[in-house]
Amino acid sequence: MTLDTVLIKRNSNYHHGNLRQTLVSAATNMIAENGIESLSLRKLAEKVGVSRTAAYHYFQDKNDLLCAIAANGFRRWQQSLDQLNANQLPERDKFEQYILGYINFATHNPEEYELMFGRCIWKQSKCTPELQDISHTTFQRQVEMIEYWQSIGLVNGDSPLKMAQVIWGTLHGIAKLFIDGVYADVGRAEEIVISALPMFLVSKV
Amino acid sequence: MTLDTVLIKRNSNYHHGNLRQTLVSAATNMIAENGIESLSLRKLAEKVGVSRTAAYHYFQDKNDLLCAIAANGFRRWQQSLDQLNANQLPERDKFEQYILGYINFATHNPEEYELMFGRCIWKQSKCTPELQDISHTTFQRQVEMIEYWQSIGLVNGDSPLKMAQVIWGTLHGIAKLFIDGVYADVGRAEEIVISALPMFLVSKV
DNA sequence: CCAGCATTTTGACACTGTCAAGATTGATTG
DNA sequence: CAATCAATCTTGACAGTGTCAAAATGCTGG
Repeated sequence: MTLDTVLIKRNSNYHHGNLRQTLVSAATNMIAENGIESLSLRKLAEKVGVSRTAAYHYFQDKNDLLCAIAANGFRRWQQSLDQLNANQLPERDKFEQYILGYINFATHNPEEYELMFGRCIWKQSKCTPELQDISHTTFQRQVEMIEYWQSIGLVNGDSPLKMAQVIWGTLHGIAKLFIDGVYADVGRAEEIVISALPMFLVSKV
Repeated sequence: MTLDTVLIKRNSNYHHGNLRQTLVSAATNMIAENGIESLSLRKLAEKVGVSRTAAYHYFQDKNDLLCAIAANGFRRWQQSLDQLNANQLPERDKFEQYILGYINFATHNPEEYELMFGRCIWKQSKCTPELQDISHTTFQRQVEMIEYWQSIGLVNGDSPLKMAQVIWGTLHGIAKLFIDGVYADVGRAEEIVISALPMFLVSKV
């Protein structure tokens, strides 16, 4: 590790080049591997081969860095949504894919998901403008998708907005119960979310 | 504060009497006021008027203390369930009261709720036997309630267990989205959870 | 070549959880 | 009643954390 670090510093000594991005991706990896709470700026700095406070030139805060990671997560999730909408499936299947996609994104990137939707950033609401922005448009977009499926007669409920919030709540809740280990077996997340599907759909009697 | 502290120490000098319970309730208050992450054992000790490491005689860990707080939360929630079951309401209203009770408990005791159902304790699963025990029986009990409502023909879904998990997931998710500030206006939690109600009920067509 | 600027480092501070060793006390014996 | 003992609490210490202020370094345009 130390040898590695030295080599990196030798190649691009002092001025790192693209430290900001390097920090974000290294931090993302560390979080994915060992959890959010195990991320310290000092360990991160050491891993990247840079001094303890180097990150402060690019990020105001530790929180600021976390926001950047979360923003990346939203970008990835938006790409998933793009991909889904590009598909030429029947709308019912699209809806199912959306739900499965959500739960899979959450369970496969639990720490990033926690950052995106969890208390860590939103609670004391020290939320970067960048994150505020992308998260808001993502939320908006999801609501619009649900509203569309409702206007098609696929999804039920009286108020479209409220139904969107309930559906999101359900997905979020199931995801978090699995992620946080309250529901033990993460492998069953898909199964359970599928069993929730009929609840949302207009019954075709 | 210092004067207070001194007086308390004078009255029951050195040996505190019931330090354990005092610590738990003081910690519960501090958490309720300023959030989980703002609780430090040192500030807690100072507030109680005792030295930094006094708590270590009653709790193995900080985590151990948090587990005790969470266990208390489960006891309170169980009492709510008792109270609900004691009522002589029609089952449909009981179910509604259950759902409203859940969301209100969560939104009125957000930090305690986070401790009870959140990652903080369950994730790295350093969970006290005591907490393991009471939480398990609480979970069990909720499942039984849902199963009963399902056997009555009130609640729908194929597998009782799965439906219980879905319903809990929905409540948990909506609660958390409000608590964590993703949904801004906590006052609307009841409203939204009520709009989710028909989803769960067998349609009386 | 040098001045200025962006970038990175060093030093320092207050705060945290926790361990090991010592001090204090109420209770239990002889 | 006095001495011992175990429960209880305190002091000292250590490594780790985020973050600020000031210094050091290296690139770049004049």
